[in-house]
Amino acid sequence: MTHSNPRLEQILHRLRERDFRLTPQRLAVLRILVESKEHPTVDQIYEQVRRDFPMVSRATIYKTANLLKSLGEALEVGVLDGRSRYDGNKPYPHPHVICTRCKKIIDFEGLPTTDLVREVIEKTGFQVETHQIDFFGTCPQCCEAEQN
Amino acid sequence: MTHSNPRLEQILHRLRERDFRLTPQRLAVLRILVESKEHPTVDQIYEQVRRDFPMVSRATIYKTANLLKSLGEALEVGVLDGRSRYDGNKPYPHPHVICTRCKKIIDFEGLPTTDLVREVIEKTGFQVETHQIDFFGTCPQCCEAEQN
DNA sequence: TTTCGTGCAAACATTTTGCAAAATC
DNA sequence: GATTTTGCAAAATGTTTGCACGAAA
Repeated sequence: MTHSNPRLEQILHRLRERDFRLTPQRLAVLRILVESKEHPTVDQIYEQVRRDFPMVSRATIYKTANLLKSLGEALEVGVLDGRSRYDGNKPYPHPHVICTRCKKIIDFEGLPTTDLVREVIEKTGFQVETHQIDFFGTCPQCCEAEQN
Repeated sequence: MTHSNPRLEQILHRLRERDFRLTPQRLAVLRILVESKEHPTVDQIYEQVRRDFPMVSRATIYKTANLLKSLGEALEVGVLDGRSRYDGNKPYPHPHVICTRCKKIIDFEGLPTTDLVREVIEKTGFQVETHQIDFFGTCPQCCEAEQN
């Protein structure tokens, strides 16, 4: 048995609280979502879960991802490439920096997002619930690769 | 004949420059993109163009939108609702504030995006090419409506 | 007259849905 | 045992593509 992850425990607790059932497939998806930093697509999660559960279907992955999103326990990240990516590590919104060449997505904590949100609320009167801040470009490794 | 729009003229100039042809359908799409502030979806553009050109097809709208995007003359805005929206007013990236209730999307200029981009470049080494900064929530009008 | 753009239909890709069987609680 | 979840297939949605015809330069 792998060692436990506090974030995973937290989600499991929330699920039990609301009388959602814990199936092996669901647990597998949860593990991937909380453990991976790669903001995986549904298909990537599917392929990984399939190693342990060859009969799993994509529908299950979609349903689990949507459940977690609706519970506020996973974040959907849109990268304008026609497929959704999910982040179960940090269920709060945070900026990403995305390499359009190698498709790598990294979290970027170094921005005063709280201040930005406050600014928007003050100036627009919106009741801001979430946000998405993403920067697109070429990562240092790919920049170098392009020189060749 | 409606009065001319400098932004439209600019795009027309760029098209001519690169030997793209000016068809009535294309012009209609261009007009809508530069004149509307609503960040319309392909379908919304299609319905509007169809009033003047009943035989127009969605493919033409898609092709025109993609052409403009590739020329850097229109911005694709992803709102995580599974369809793309386009902005031909300001071809440079800028923050949006989006009402998740009435789907309104407004531009928001009041953020130091240049500084944010510089910060990201400095701290990540990425060659940042574009960005997407969007805030989601409820607009003042919809907030009020929810009280009832 | 040459080349490009349009419109149609088919193809694709992603996500959602309905439902019977299986699993959880 | 009651109810939820799964897996499958079909459907729904959004977007792209191939191609013949028509239009722009």
